[in-house]
Amino acid sequence: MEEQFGVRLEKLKKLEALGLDGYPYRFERTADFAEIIGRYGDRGAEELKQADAGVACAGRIVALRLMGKSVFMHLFDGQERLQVYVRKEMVTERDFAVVGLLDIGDIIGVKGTVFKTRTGELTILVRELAFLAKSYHPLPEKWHGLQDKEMRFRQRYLDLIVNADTREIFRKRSKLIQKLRSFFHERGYVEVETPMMHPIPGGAAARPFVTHHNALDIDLYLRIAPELYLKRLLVGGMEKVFEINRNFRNEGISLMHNPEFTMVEFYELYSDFNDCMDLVERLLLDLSRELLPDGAIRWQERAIPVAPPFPRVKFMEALAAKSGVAQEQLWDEEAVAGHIRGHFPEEPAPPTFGKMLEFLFDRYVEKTLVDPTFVTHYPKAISPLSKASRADARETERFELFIAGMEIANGFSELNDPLEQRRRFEAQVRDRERGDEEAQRVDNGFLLALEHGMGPAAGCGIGIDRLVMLFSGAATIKEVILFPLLRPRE
RNA sequence: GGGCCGUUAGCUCAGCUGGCAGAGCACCGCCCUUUUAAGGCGGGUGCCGUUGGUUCGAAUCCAACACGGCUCACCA
Repeated sequence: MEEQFGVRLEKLKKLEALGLDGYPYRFERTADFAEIIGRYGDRGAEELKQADAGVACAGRIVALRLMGKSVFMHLFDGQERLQVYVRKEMVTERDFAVVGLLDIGDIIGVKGTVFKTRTGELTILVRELAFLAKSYHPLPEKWHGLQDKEMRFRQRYLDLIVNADTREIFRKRSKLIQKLRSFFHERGYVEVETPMMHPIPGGAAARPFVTHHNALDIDLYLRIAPELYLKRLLVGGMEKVFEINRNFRNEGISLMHNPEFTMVEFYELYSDFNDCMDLVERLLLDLSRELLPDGAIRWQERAIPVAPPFPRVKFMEALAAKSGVAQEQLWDEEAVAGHIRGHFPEEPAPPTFGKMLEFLFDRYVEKTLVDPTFVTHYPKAISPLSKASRADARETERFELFIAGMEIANGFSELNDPLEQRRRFEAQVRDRERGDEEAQRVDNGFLLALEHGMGPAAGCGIGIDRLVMLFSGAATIKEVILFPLLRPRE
């Protein structure tokens, strides 16, 4: 590696000795490779010869074939590859000397004319060559490419240069977020940004990251959810708001979890969780039409059609059906605790009744929800920010959407009764005292907002990374995050 | 955190029951004016993850450690 660096540094010095700037400031392009291919790719060899079309373009050398007085290269511009051909008699002596000092990985610009080789490949016959930047390191090996997962994530730029699949995932991610934005803008939602650093972490069940502000000398928490701030905005009269941003949860890393992840949360006054589920269905349908060629998610050799309306099944009904435990038994804390002791003796007992139900749901139900399914009416004990169900006060008007065994969305009719909200927070504090580290804390600032009156509203959060996984067929969340968290090296 | 697997050249990997460190690509030198996994001739560039142990002798066997991967458990 140091040897490579030295060899290439020598070449740069030789280039400078030829009077070139090793790091020039700009290069005037007339087209990128996609445009050139689009414009000339279908033309015949003779037609191109007649046209004598001049172009100026630039890219990174990804293949280099020196053949004496004739040199072929493939350049890559971040999207497409294009061949260029340097012929000794067609360029200045200096330009040809420059070619001899090039390495795979270097960035150059060329001016020339478009033609087709004997084998019919669209190629640029170079008249003028501009050296633009040196690469001191070799690119990944050309046969096997870059397979080392760690290097793919740590040096994502190499992954992007070498692997078209990776580029495709992130183009898709960009497009998905763009569509998501326009979906909400079209419906009159206002995009907002709320704090990422919270004095009190809230809005979700999770352990936070802690940081410190020096001037104020206070600890702050990286947000685990924007929810409590977005609802303050509802109080302030912003009737429809959404935010696309990062959340941070101090938890493990897995195929589906990265400590920082992107969510869209959206809230709308005067609607309830049924309206919200309708909206989520509409959103997923629109996104699938834009991003999935056949309207179906590809997951583990399976095609999962995105075809609303999605089935809606109540949490306790689903849990009873999959666990074989009668619904009324599931409401009995002793019976549930006994079931867990009997069936999952190896596992640590969940600290609270709510956590026990969640535990069983994760074991029995979650993985079975492959086709898009709304699970509704979560127990109140694990839904401290949701309005109670109109039908059963033990339950709430909350839903989660599952696809491919993954939780994708979580929404509810927002609890707007400040006195009830305070009681719910206090219940959470008791849970915390019983060992539930993810239980929420009392947020008096939020309660003060609710005390000023918040209209009925529904809100929902959707995990963008997981959505991108589904829409791109990625097997792990690391594949859809440009720089996933890894243990630092050295 | 538990279980399984791995670590040999810049990359991808061979290296058997212990006996001189290997291949392809990359790289370096030379030749080559339509090549494309270009080709031809020549060149091996190495702390065999680390530290101990067994042995006349260890890349190879044993132990511990480090790093990485897969997987299970938890959080969206």
